[in-house]
Amino acid sequence: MKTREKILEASIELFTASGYEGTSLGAIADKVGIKKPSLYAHFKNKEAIFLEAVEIGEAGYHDLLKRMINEQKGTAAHILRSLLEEAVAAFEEEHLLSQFYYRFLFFPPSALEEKIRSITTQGTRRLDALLADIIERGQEEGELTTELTIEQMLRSYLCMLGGTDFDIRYYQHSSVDRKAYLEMIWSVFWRGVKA
Amino acid sequence: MKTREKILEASIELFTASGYEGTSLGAIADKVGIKKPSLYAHFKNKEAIFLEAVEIGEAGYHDLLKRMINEQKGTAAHILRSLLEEAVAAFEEEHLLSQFYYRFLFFPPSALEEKIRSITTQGTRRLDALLADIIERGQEEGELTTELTIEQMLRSYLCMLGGTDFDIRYYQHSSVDRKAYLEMIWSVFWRGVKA
DNA sequence: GTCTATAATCCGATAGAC
DNA sequence: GTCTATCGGATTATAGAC
Repeated sequence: MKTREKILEASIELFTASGYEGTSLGAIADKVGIKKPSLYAHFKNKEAIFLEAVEIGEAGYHDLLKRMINEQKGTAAHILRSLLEEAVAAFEEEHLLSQFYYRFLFFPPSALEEKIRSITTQGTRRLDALLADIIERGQEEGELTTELTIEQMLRSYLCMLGGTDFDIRYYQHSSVDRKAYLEMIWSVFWRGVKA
Repeated sequence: MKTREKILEASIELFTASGYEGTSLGAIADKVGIKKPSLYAHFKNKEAIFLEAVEIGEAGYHDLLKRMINEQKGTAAHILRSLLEEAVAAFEEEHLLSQFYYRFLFFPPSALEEKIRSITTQGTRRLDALLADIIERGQEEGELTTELTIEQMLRSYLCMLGGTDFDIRYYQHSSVDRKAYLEMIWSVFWRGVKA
């Protein structure tokens, strides 16, 4: 791996763990195995490293979700349910990306707030469209109720995804708890959307 | 207001906006209107200021929610619905407390992670108990389904609250959007739990 | 591209006068 | 309790040799 990529990889890990202000260039250089001034041969300054890390993190996170969505086959119920489980598992196993993504989406360094937001807003809409298709098909095939609109179910599903991520961080679930937790959440959602 | 309280108030604002490492004692002193060394007459060090701010933030946030829960009257449906709306409104109006609370619950300065968690875990369970009571009554009075357990509905409700907070930050809803958004989320949840 | 050396600044914290 | 003065250290960033 090229030094430049190593720098970005190390940066994502350190920024995730310690935040923007809590991560020093010295710590990044140490993790890469070079000296601090060598960083400036690859990036203009700390801000440039961080913003490029944000771009990579955003792309990586949305690719991960997109791949998950596209891999699912079967009924809408099965797809939505599997996706919930996989997404939640990813919060833990591949949690570096999602931690990085959400940390700086919600709590960006104040000076870079606008720049970050302009990077992240693009990928979101495409994911929404993929999910909306799945829900629409579920409705057409009589699995999902027609008493609700596609958008109502889409928003609720996304709310469930976000809330699950939220709760897992909040309550620090073990993997046993998590399985039971997902079952509980899903059962109410499914009761709410099934035909 | 005593200097000590001013320091804590200024600290909560600054820590919320800029994080632990991103907030300097100089900035806190400036906001209070004193010089930096004067802080040490009231607190041992930066860490002590922060940890006391966390205690105050935790207590304030949970008191806010508790007051909201206790103020609600009527059917379980009405209580749960109103609480959702009020809690979401509080995320915006009184958002300083909730921002502070969640920032450091989810992304604490690594060195203080355990200390913070020991402060915040206590208040949570009491709120869960209050909500469980409301749900139980709703079930007894035939409003809520008996096909689901109280815990299933409680977890789903909390997931909805968390997910809503999540989405509002994520999508940066305007107040018009928010009203329609809540209506959509609620309609699915209610379909999921009603008798 | 990587290094040593160093500049310039900011930080948390202390000493000591009032 | 508040201040001025200051220490010791860490930080971002640059200069310049190899």
